[in-house]
Amino acid sequence: MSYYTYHIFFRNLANSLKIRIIAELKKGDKSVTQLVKNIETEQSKISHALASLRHCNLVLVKQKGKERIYSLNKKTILPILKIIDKHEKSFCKKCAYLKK
Amino acid sequence: MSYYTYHIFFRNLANSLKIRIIAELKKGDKSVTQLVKNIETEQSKISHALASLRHCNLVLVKQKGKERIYSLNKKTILPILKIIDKHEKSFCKKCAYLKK
DNA sequence: AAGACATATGAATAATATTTCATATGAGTT
DNA sequence: AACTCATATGAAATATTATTCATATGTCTT
Repeated sequence: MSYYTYHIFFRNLANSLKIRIIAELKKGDKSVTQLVKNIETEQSKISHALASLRHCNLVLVKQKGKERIYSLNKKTILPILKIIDKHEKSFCKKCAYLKK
Repeated sequence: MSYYTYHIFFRNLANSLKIRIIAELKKGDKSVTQLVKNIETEQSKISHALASLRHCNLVLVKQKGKERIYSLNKKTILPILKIIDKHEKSFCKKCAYLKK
């Protein structure tokens, strides 16, 4: 992949709601309604966030009756989060990006 | 680190100029002037971009005469880029985020 | 096929990030 | 100390992204 497209990937994750969704899906597959309840956020926000995560194949979806069950593509995101954790411990004891 | 702060890290990288800078620094340490020449971008844009990369400790800087030599914190960023490459190959044969 | 529930989508608005440009700072040179 | 080169910074203007809200779509139930 060209260097000039990585930022599109990062852009998709540069959003606290999507990170919360990822955290929820890490625990287990969930329907949109379950995500709405657990995250206590408006349904359309969740749906918009899921749409972009889906477009990058960071989440997968399957229909189950009226519901859509979302699952996390763990192979990509979990290793990245681990590297960030490590980065934080090594380099960001009092890092600016943790302040907000 | 709490889930709610990862997005700050991603936000810092969700920018094509920063990705270009990372690509340049991957090849070797460079001064701001060298980055300006190679990337063919205005100096203040480069400096603003470097400032936020610095704040997250994704780049390091040392003074050398009048110049400031930037280097990449390779431990964090390179493994992440590799995972994204792998993701692309596995999941994004015709992925939307590569289109732009 | 009409109604109810679950989810997605579009478009206007609001929020946030980037660009631009003028200027400040700081180190070396004369 | 004045000048020059290298880089950083601030603030206004601009561009991009997220939120909101109304509504559309799709599946199941009756």
